[in-house]
Amino acid sequence: MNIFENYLSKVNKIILDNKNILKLENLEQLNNVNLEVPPEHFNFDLSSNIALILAKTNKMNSNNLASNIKDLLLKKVDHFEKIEVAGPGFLNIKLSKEGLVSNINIIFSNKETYGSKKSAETYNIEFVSANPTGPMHVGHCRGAIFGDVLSNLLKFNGNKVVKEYYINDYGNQINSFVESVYLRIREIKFKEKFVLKENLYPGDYIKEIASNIVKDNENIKADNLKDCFEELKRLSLKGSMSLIKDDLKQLGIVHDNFFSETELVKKDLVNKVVKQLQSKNYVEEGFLSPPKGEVLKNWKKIKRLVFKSSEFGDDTDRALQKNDGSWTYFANDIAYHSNKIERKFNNLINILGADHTGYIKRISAAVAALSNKKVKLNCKVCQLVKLYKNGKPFKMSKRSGDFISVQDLLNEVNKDSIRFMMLNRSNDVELDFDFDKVKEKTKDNPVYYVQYAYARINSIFRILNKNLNDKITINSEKFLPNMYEEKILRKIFEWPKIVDSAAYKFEPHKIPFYLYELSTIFHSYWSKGNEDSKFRFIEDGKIKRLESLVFIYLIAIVIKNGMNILGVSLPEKM
RNA sequence: GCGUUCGUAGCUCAACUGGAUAGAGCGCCUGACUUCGGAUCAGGAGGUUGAGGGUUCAAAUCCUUCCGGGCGCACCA
Repeated sequence: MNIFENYLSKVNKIILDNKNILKLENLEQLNNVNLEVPPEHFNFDLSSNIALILAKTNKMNSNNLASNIKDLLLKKVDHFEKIEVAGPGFLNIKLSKEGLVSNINIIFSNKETYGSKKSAETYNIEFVSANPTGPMHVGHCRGAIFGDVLSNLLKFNGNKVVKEYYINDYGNQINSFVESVYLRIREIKFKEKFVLKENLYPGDYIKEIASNIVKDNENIKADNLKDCFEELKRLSLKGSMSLIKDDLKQLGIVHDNFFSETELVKKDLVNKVVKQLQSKNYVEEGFLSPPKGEVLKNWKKIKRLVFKSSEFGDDTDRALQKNDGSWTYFANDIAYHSNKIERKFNNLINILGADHTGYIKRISAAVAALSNKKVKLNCKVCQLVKLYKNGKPFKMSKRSGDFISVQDLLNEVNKDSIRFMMLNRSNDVELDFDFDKVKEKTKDNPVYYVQYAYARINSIFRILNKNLNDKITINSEKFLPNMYEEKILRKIFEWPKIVDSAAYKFEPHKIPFYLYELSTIFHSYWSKGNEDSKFRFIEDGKIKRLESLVFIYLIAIVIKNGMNILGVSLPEKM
């Protein structure tokens, strides 16, 4: 339900039915015609390029065609009250009072679903997937929030979405992590001094994990790492994952499913998927050539199993086995994605950090090979968050333990601000995050601007002893919006279009931008009342024009729907 | 070198899968508070959309060649 789509289909039908009158022979391009929001200064509700598109394919003068279409539409569409031909042949359309009222009533009857679409796709969104070797740092935040909000957005449109976290609990980094915990446990139990070596993790949280393990498992043996490794790995991972889950929870993020890489290996899924690909001839034994542009000292030419990802658009084929014959991270990841496909998701989405851009082609190739190109993997990359401290760039290193954690951030700024701020930028642009600025000048955060608009609306309802669930009826004879209200309506009508395009392009940042603009219109209207009493909503504790309530009610509905998608709270009082 | 991504006002960014006079915020300048909650509003200055070429009624957007920044380029994860 989107007024642009509704009217567009009506217009298209009228054009088809009257093509002889309009002398149109070629209507192939009719689906490229659009109905949009006209630039503000024109003061119209809808705008179409229909004459420009059709004039081209029919070799006609676009202005003449535009004026013929204008006459036709005025006759045939009840809700079109006024149409003007502008520029090279745009049609600007104004809706009648009845048109406006009927569209408003549709919004009131939908309320919390206003703006949504009825799609029914299945999505698997993998995001965060931070290494389970410690708590989350600020850099993880962006992808985490992006993934969460994208999920909300797709759910809002009626899709089935599973939010998934891939636990990379296998491989060398985990071994180092477990060893670090092991040594910290020995430090506690045997007063053995912890000596930091190259591969070990230094952070204090390792001590915490170790002491928790000792506390909960009095009989834990730490005599030699080999004997207790599996047990210790299990406990250490439990410790680090609970740190991560807690961070996520405080950011308002809850995953539906945690998928363990170790389980994948244990269940022998990698062997199975490699055999499957071998049977399709996408995997063979072979030699890889050394990477270009860089001389590698350790390079060995060894025969190994190779995935022919270059057949699916990758730059080169990729190794599935290490020198020692064990599976690569990539091989495991293929098995993981094969599992996702087996779980019957039509759409796979991976949210990645910028440092994994180079990985996209090979994993997409794998998904294409596994699904015979039927399942699409969409990888969205979140660019770096550049941290500033005291106005200077602040470098982080997880290894040295020198990083700003999500906890540090949450101690200073609330969840709502973090979420809004991380989204208030397109994901493929770097984001400046000035830690001190955010701490000090909280008021400058746009999230307050939107929340404040909502709080103001609530204050009006409070004064009038009404609430946002009350039914409001419109008297369409008396319905006469002023210029602020016209602006509000147009913006409100745009909402479904914003949701649609944000969901279609996987660009949730459009939502905060839109909400900010909507709030601007409201604040502007509100302030006009201070200047000119004609524009005040309330006089002597009573509403002046009942219909003015309609517009702020509409704004409240849309802000609420939008903030719900963003996962940002909306206080009624601030 | 290859891949990928970005380049828009002084700064940070928008611009609805090619649309009309390219829009916001911050900063700067001028104004509005015994306030339907000023955490706000009104107005002003600020642009050859990195550069050149091409495609067409129409280009910030598509193609191409340069220039410049980020990220990646292991059998790591």
